[in-house]
This record gives sequence, C-alpha cells and structure tokens, in this order.
Amino acid sequence: MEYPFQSIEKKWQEYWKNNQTFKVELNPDKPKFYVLDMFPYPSGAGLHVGHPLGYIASDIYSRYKRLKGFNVLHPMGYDAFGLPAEQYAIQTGQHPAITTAANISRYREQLDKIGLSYDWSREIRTCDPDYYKWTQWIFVRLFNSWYDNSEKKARDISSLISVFEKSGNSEINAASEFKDSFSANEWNSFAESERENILQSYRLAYISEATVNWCPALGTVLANEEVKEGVSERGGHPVERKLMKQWSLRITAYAERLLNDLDGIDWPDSVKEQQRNWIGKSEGAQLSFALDKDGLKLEVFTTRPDTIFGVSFMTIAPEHELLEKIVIPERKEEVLSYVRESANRSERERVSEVKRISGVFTGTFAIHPFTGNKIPVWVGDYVLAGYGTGAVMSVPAHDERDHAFAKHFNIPIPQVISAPDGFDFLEKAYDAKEGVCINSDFLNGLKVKDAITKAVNEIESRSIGKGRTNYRLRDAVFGRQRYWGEPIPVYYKDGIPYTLPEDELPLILPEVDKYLPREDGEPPLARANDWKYKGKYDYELTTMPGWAGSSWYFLRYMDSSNDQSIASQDALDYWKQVDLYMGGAEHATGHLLYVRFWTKFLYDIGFLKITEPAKKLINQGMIQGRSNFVYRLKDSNTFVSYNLRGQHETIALHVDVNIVENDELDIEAFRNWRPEYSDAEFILEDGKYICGAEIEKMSKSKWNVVSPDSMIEKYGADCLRLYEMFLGPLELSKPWNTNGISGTSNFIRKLWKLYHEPVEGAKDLVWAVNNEAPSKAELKILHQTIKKIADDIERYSFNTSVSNFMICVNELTNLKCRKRAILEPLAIILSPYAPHISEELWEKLGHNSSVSQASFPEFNQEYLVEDQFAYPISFNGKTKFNIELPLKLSKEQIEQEVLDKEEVKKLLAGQTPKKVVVVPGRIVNIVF
RNA sequence: GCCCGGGUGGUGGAACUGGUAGACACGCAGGACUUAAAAUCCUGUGGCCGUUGAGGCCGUGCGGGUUCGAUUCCCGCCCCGGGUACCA
Repeated sequence: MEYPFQSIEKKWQEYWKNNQTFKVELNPDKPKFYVLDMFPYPSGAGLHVGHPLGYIASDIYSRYKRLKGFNVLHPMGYDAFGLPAEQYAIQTGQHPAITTAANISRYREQLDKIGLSYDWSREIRTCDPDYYKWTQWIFVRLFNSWYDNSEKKARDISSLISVFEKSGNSEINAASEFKDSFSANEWNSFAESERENILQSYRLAYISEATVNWCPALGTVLANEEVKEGVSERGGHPVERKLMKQWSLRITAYAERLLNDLDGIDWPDSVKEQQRNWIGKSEGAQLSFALDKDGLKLEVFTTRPDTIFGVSFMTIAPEHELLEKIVIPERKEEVLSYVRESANRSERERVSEVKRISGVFTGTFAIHPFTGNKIPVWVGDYVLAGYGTGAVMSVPAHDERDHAFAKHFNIPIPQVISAPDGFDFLEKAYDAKEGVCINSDFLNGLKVKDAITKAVNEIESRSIGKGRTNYRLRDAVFGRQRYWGEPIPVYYKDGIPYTLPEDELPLILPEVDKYLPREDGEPPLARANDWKYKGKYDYELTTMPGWAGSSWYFLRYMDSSNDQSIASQDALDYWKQVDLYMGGAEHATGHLLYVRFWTKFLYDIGFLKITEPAKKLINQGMIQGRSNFVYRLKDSNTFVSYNLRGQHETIALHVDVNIVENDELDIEAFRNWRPEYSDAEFILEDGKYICGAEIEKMSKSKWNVVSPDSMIEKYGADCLRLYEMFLGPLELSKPWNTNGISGTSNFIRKLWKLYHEPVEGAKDLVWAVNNEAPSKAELKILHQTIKKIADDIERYSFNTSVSNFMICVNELTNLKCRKRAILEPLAIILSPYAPHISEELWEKLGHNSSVSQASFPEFNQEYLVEDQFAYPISFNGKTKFNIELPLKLSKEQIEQEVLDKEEVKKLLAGQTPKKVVVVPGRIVNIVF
C-alpha cells in the first residue's frame, strides 16, 4: 500500500490539538515573530479553494520561523459582525448570533483539515461581548479626545476644556471644523448643551449633521469606501446623498501622518499608492475674491495660483452657502431650479454622467484681486461642495474641466502659461506644470514651480489669502442603522450625548423582535424593550460599522482573554506589531487605513509604543474559478459535445465542475445531478462528452466552486498545501485547475518511497532508512535544497520551493539514497510545506517530539564547492557548446584553453577573434 | 482619462545582481508491464527547415536603442488585469 494520507493526517491533527503544539506564551528569551492573516467573515458558503491560499503561505512562514528559533504568534479569529448574517436574520427570523456561530464552526472544521498551525487558544470573535467591550472602550477614548495640530497628536478632551476655561479658543490649533472664536468668559457662561455642541466639533468621535451615502435597500448609511461607482459594494444597491445626523470619526486629523508613515512600512506599492490617492493631499493656496455685492467674499482653493491671471470665470457648487445671497433676482428662478435638479440627481447618475456639462450664470461678478477685472460667477455641479471651499477660480486654458465648461458656455479662454508650438487652446486645456508664465504681470517669465511660490507669497503679503494644504480624505461615518454590530456606548440626557463610563462597558447588544427598522424609520435597536441607560436615558440606536472590530484585533490576539485591558502591557511590549500580515488587496483603503488610524490614536494616548500595525504586508492573489459548460440543443434535452457544437444551434449552460474531469463530462453523474437531466441525450465526440471552459469568478451560481474539503479528501491536506503554492507566485491572481494536482500528489508518493521500499511478500512498503555515510553528491543535493528553500521562504517565493523539493526528491531517488544523514534534515525543511507527512517521517526516524520543535538545518557552503565548471562558449553572444574547465584557472588561462579547442577553431574557420570575454565561473563569449 | 500590476511553449510557470531562455509540473505522443484497463515506470515534447547518432535558422507582446551579451536596462507603441474617477 502506498502513503495512507487519510489516517496519517488525522493522526497528526489530533496530536497537535491534544498536545497544544502551537500554543505560544510570552518568552523574553526568544526573539518574537508575529504572523497574522486577515481574519475572515464567516459566510454561509464556507471556504472555497481560493481562501486558504494566504493562510497556507503564512502558515509555511510561521512554521519556518519556529524552526529558525523564533517565538511565533500565529492566531486566527472571526470578523463576526456583518450584513449577510443580518440579511439572513431578516428573512428567516433566526438570530444572527446563531447563524454566525454555525458558520464559524463550519469554518473551523475546514481550517483544521488544512493543518494550519494556529494557536487556537487565542481565537477571537468580534461579536463576543468580551471582545467588543474593548471596541467600545476605544470609541469612548476617541470621544474623549481632540487632536492638537501643534503637538501633532491626540490629547484628552479635558486639556482642551481647561484651555477654553482659561483663554477661550483663540490659542487652540486643533483639527476641527469650528470657525468662530470665543473668550474664556464666554465659554464659562455657555450652557452645558452649548459647550457640548462646541466640543463635538473637536472630539475625534463626534455626532454631526452630514451629507452621507444613504442606501435605502440596505436601510443604512455607508462609508465612502463601501460605495463603488455609485452603488453599494455589498449587493450593488443604489446609493443616494442624504443629510443625516451621524456619528463620525475624525480620521482627517491623521491625514498627514497616515500619508507620511507609508514610507516606513514594507507594503505593496499598489496598496500604498491607493492610500496616497485616497488621502489625496494637494498643496496650493486659499484666497478670496471680492464680489460686487454687499461686501461679500468668495473663498476658493487652487493648486495653481500661478495661473491666477488666467481666471475668466468662477464656479461654485450648487450646495454653496453663499449661492442664495449672491444670485441676482432676475436669475433666481433659473438658478434655484438648477440647484434642485442637481440635488435630485442620484449618486449613480452623477457618476455615470461625468461628462455632462451643466451650469447657470448667477448674474453676479467677482473682482480679480490683481487686475480688478469683473469675473462672472457661475454655479456648476462639476464643483463639489465637500472639497476645498466648494468654489473654484476657473482657468479654462490650463484646466481640463474648466476648459470643457468654458467651451460649452462660450466663455473666453485666456492663455497664461507658454505651451508647445501649435497647441490648440480651442481644442483642449494645457494642464502640464511645464512652461513659463505669460500675460501675467509680476509672474511673467517665471517657470510654473517658481511662479506658484511667488504667487502664494504675493497673495499672503496682500492679505488676500494664504498657502494651504487640502486632503481628499473625509471623516469616516461611523454609525450604521443596523442591528448586527457593536452598540455605540452613548446615551442622551437632554439631547446631549454622553459616553458610558469605562467600567460599565460592555454595552450589550439587546434582543429585538425583528431585525428590521421600526415602522417610523428608527433603526432596529429602537425595537428593544426598556432599553435605557439607568432606566431613563435613551441609548444611541445606531451600531458600529463592520470595520470597527477589525481596526484593532491584531492587538487582542496578544492577550485575548485579558478582562482588565485590551492586552497586558507586557504582552503589548513583547509582541509589539505584526511582522507579516497576509490578506486581500481589496482592503487597501478600508480596513488597512482604519487599522493604521486606530494604531496611531492608541499610540497618541500612550497605550501603544508602535505607530504602525504591520511592518510587512503581502496581498495574496485571487483564485479564479474555471467554469465548465455543456451545450444543449435548442428546445431539447440533447447535449452536444464541445467541438461539435458549431454544427447546431445550442445554448451554453454551466455544469458543476465537480462532475467534470479534464473537461470530460461524467455522463452518469450529470444525469443524476438534476432531475431534469435524468433522461438527457448526448452527441459525443470519440465516445466522450467534452465540455467547454472559461475563467470566471469562483462562485456558487457559476457551479465552479472547488472546496478544500473535497481536495483534501481525495489528495490529502499536504498535497493541497503544496499544490496551492505550486500554482504560481503568491501575489498573482490565477485560475484554479484541479488537473495539475496530480503533480504534487505524485511528489508526495515519491517522497514516501524515498523513505520506504517494497519487500517481497509484504503488502505495505517497509521503512528503509539506514545509517550509512552520505556521499558527496548526496550532501550537495541536500545543501543546495536547504539553501534554496530558505532563500525562497525569505523572499516569499513559495512556488519555487515546491519545484526545488521536487528536484531534490527526483535526484535522491535517482541516487537511491536512503541515508538518515540526508533524509532527516529533508523532513525538517519540508515540514512547513507538508507538515503531516513530515511529522510521520520524523516520528519514524525515531523522534518523540513534534518536528515543529526541530531546528532548521544549517546550510554548509563547503558541500556546494565545485572545482570544475562547464563553460557555455558563445560566439557573438550565441551559445554553441560547453567546455568543462577547472574553476581555479585565471581569465587568461581560460581564454587560452578555449581558443586551443578543436571545435572552437572549427567555428572560427581561421578568423582571429576581435575580442574574447571571459567571466570566470559563468561564460565565455568569443566575438569575431 | 489617470495610477499601479502583467504579457515567456498546448497549459501553470522558472531564470538570484545583464551571462546556457523554457527549470519544475500538467497535458500530449511513443514505449514497457498487463488478457485488458487503471496505476506505475521509461523516452520524447518551443517553432520552422534539414538529418534520422550532422546541423541550421527563428524565438520571451510589437518597433527601436545601450551592451561582447538583454526575458532582465532605456525610449516609443499595442494588448490584458486591478484600482480610481469631475478633488480645482
């Protein structure tokens, strides 16, 4: 019998569980290493073969680090609050906690079968009150903090209040939208509600009236990154703009630090770039244009103050607060109807009709601060209320959008920056930051970059405005009108929000009769009976968004059962931060930005000593599905094989890939698959039914889901692990094709046969490892492999490791090597990849502890030293043949030896080489 | 449009700092074993021409460049995947 993977894999999974092999404790004597997977949302569909890709890679890395002597923290848990469980609860009435728990146990079963070396004693679930107590705790801390721009850190709100009491707000440089100023006396005379209103515009967690993304179908608001192309990321429902009272987190206070600190972390460039774009820093100037009315001023933000002499009109957003005041009576009706029209445009329309140009002249003029010219003020929806000042100075010659607007409405396009010869300003704008200023008074002749500096200086010295930095990043809307999330620990007294005292946390999610919003539109938590703080104060009814629990979970694993704190100071000091973080690229601007934000906040309040959650991040690629199709003749139950389908009129139908092998349909299984196919007829080719195939997303509806369970049942977990790695580079997306798995399956059998041999009369293979001394050749193979595997793992090149193991086993098989001195180290280096078979071999080699406690063998260069090298001899760069030469020869000797060879002389045919390039140990190139 | 990735055999992919392109595997073809099949093992397998124990030419998306030598570096273009979208 060959390698019995079923029994052996089960045996070791039980061993690891019973012996708590991967349980880890603080150990100051060992260097630590923290490997984290992005924890999954446990969906009802279970894992498909794409999900474990990252888990396997990080597991290999963890196991490797253990062998290298590190104390490895490698935990797993569940992002357990979320919409699918709640949608299911709405449909069925089943409490989402029940569905979630069931899904979790299914996930756990699947994960266990893969042989992952998690320390399960540290498991967390974000929906567990012992966990979300601390999520709420962080919220309370955010509520009680403000951001001091001078010190560039968050500080306790009490420090702000004491400044207000002593000197009002004039000396405060805070991240706040509060514009007015007040004195200490005024502050002290304010009523409590008035004070709190002011404080709300300083707190890092605050409630405010804000335009939000409202999704009627989901009955909740969504954050910007949960909206993709005008529809909800989950479910694809339309999203509209709506003004609502909302809890938000002041992430904008951290914009600059979130941007700068990207330089210090080893994350994929694409993720860093996405975060940079999302934060969207732009430097320029804010300046005001006087209006020809009532002494009003229009504030604009521009990144191109160098083009200020090219302004031919101004544009303000339809929502601009000055609009009603400045529009002249004759135009009022037209302008207001335009404003109404643009307000009613849904987000989807707005996004899909980007190129539509619309706007209306307000009848008012602004005065150019330098020329004194009158400039018409327009309203146009291409200007966004939420960015900058909601108004722009339009320079059509040098800005694409202004150009389109000017062209559409026949507004002049004055050129102020020199452009290349023949540039047609009627056709498009010249927006490159290259050239010199022209027609621009004191800026004439300056290059763009210098002109920007000069213009800002001039604007400042004339007190028209000043240099300013703007960010695209918006504060994060934090409340969700949903049931299945962390309650926001806030109650209201006289309409003023107060947070619960920290020692009264957690605020437990109450039971409700239905998971829908109440009839009056209040969120589901309004249905909870007698749910009041101290029996009389209303609680906040929205819950936290999905990303709350995941914004700090990496810390909880460090000390997951601590009931006094997020984690003990010892644990935080020891584990510090994640060394390797593995997860999907889709979290680039959501989770990965929030977790950085919370980490910095916890640092500011002195809780952490680190400012970034993860040193190194790897995005594993997606595994796509490979769908199979059958072709049904129109209006019949007859199916025609792939290559014959052209002769008929057919419809392609997805067929379950699990009843197709190498694109050949299992006809019996197909008939049994669905009742309507039980009497299906087939038109075959060569006696087979061949299916069509296509690469698509792996999903139930496309019948192309391959589960890890079915692969493990058929081939074993080690084989699946190896194959997932063998598919290609970790970061690349690639389609799953089960066909190739026989390669790694063969490898495991070959490996087993290296340690075992057939014996006459015996049914099973017999243990065959001996204690003979290894040969030079065998040692060379082993040490080459040790070096390659270590190098591969260090650079996360797991696919090439698998090839290298194959090469090693092939070569040792050819040498019939059964020597312990070779095969024992091999079992260790293989164990991160194929832990079950390695444990079994390790035990058979006579060890009574887990191979995970062994040491990674030392690589010894001596075994690789060669004295001969087969030099490739090329002529004019083309390799013709090899010549074996001693490596100790000098360049000159090599050249002489090579030129003396008959075959070289023959190819030269009497010509004298112009040049001979000799790279010792590499190549000889003869140029003639 | 802009910003990232990426284009190598029939397929997945390899090639570390510019040095023998196609490792390893799948698939395919031929052979051995077998009554037969499966499994296993052996051989071959980039293309074209030629040979049948000769060899030659072409070849890493396309066009150019640098170099003794380019899949690798530079310039221009094409295609595919992902992100983003009026951010002034």
